[in-house]
Amino acid sequence: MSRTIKVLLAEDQSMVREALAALLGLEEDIEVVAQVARGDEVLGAAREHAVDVALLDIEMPGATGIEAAARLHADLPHIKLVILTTFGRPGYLRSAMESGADAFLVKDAPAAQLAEAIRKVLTGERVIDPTLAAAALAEGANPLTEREREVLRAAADGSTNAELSKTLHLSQGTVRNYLSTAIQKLAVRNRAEAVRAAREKGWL
Amino acid sequence: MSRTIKVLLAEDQSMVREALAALLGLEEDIEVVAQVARGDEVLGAAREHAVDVALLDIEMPGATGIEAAARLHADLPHIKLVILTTFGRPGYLRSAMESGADAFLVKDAPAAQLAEAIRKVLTGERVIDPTLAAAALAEGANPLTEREREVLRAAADGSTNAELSKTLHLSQGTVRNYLSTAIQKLAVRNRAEAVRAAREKGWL
DNA sequence: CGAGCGGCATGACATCTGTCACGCGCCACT
DNA sequence: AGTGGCGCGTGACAGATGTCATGCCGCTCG
Repeated sequence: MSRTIKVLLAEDQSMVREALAALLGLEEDIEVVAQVARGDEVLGAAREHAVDVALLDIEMPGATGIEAAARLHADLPHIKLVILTTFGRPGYLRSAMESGADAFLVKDAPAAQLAEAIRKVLTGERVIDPTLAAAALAEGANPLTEREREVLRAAADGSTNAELSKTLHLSQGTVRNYLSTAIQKLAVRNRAEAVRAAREKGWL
Repeated sequence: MSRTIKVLLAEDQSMVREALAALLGLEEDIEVVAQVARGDEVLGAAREHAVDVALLDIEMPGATGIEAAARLHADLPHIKLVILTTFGRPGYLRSAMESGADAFLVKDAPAAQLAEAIRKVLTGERVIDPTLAAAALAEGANPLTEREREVLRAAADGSTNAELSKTLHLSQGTVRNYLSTAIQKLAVRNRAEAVRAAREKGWL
């Protein structure tokens, strides 16, 4: 079979998106058949275009690439999923895999790996940076409960306890308790460090 | 004159860098003659390669694209400078212009603008997003003193006052005073918000 | 069914943070 | 020579934050 590989490209920064399209355009056997700039446009575009592989950025408006991957995996399971991201956060890798991703690439890997990964996933192979995989396994699963994550996310912009208690409909004491347990689980010493730590791990 | 335009490309994420090179490679009159991944490699590469235009990302290890622009502007003033960045922060635009940049593009602008900007700067034209320019003028200059910026930068990762006082060789009271004035100048209510606000403006 | 966990809450306590008033020295500008 | 901005510091105070003990409810798992 030497049909061309049909790729859907999802990435919010147009310049990067079109540059990636140009890059893939150089490959004889690859054709970019659709481009979208938002996570919530992925599924629709995939339905319209007979796509073999979806190349998804994580950080996108509308829905993250990981959420988009989960939906594609559920609705159009024959499409192979390649996650492409700026941040090699172990937690991202973990959740990408749980969402059915076939490959996980970071943007500072050599460009040649992109086309290579696209070809490999079509043969059923999985493509993951071994260093990242090791990191993801080493750090273990996300220890934070759903509520703790929620509070951390809400606290990320510098809101005070009083504001958090209003937006989350909790008492101030409860907010402080959640933050306190999160701080302990992450082995840091205040909410700001907790937010940073959780972000870096991809646990936010 | 129909010599090809020789471009130096500085961007730390290889996949993006090579994709941009592919994109520019599609243009008949443009040739990417050098690629670097760090800000501190820009000057050396520019010296070796007879470059017409330097295309510089801001966020890079070694030195920011803005610092690299300043050095190029001082040492090789005939080279035109195009800043390309993810973040359309008004403060970035301002300091880019002060460093001698000829064009300022954000990565979510259409890809076509890139080649266009490269051609325009060579005719002596300046290329700036009008919306961004307006924002930069509207917000005024950075109100923070050098020390306030220093303390904010150091506080950005969630360090406590005690830690800040050690790393900055100041008393705890002084650290708090600087943070307090920064918080007031930025019209926010705590250090975390101050860090966010300063980042968003490009004042960090 | 009992144990344990997660969600939610309270109250008390120690510490951290942000503000304010004030002082000193240095430098630049008028 | 005086004024004002900035760097740096102190001390005092109010309010925010983090910790701990403790309790209740509902769910799940052995």
